[in-house]
Amino acid sequence: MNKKITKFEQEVYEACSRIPLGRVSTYKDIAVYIKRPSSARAVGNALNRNPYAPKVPCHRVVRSDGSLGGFALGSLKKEFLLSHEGLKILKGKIRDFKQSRYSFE
DNA sequence: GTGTTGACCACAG
DNA sequence: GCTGTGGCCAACA
Repeated sequence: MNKKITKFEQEVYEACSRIPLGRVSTYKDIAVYIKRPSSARAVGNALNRNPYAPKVPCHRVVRSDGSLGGFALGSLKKEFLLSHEGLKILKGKIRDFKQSRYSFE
């Protein structure tokens, strides 16, 4: 049952699950949170594999410029889910992204 | 051990 | 505003 993954992935998933509903975070913010400030790409990689698929709200993670970035289940799904959590999507980007963005403590 | 790939980021033009 | 380029890190062949 226990999937053998690296600590890096564990940190990524934990960070995702910390994002409250109605908020979003960025790959960069997660990277910083897990002490890998320059590995935003690796963060995206971990989510793409997503061994914790429905367990973690990975759709709340977007790119640094507020665009949705990618999504294993389809970018449309991501946009739909975010819209349903009270966020506004405008032309494939988060509206008021700066305000909706959540920072880990 | 080496090279490629990827849900990225920042900068230059 | 968009496109191209270099760089970063981890997983995979």
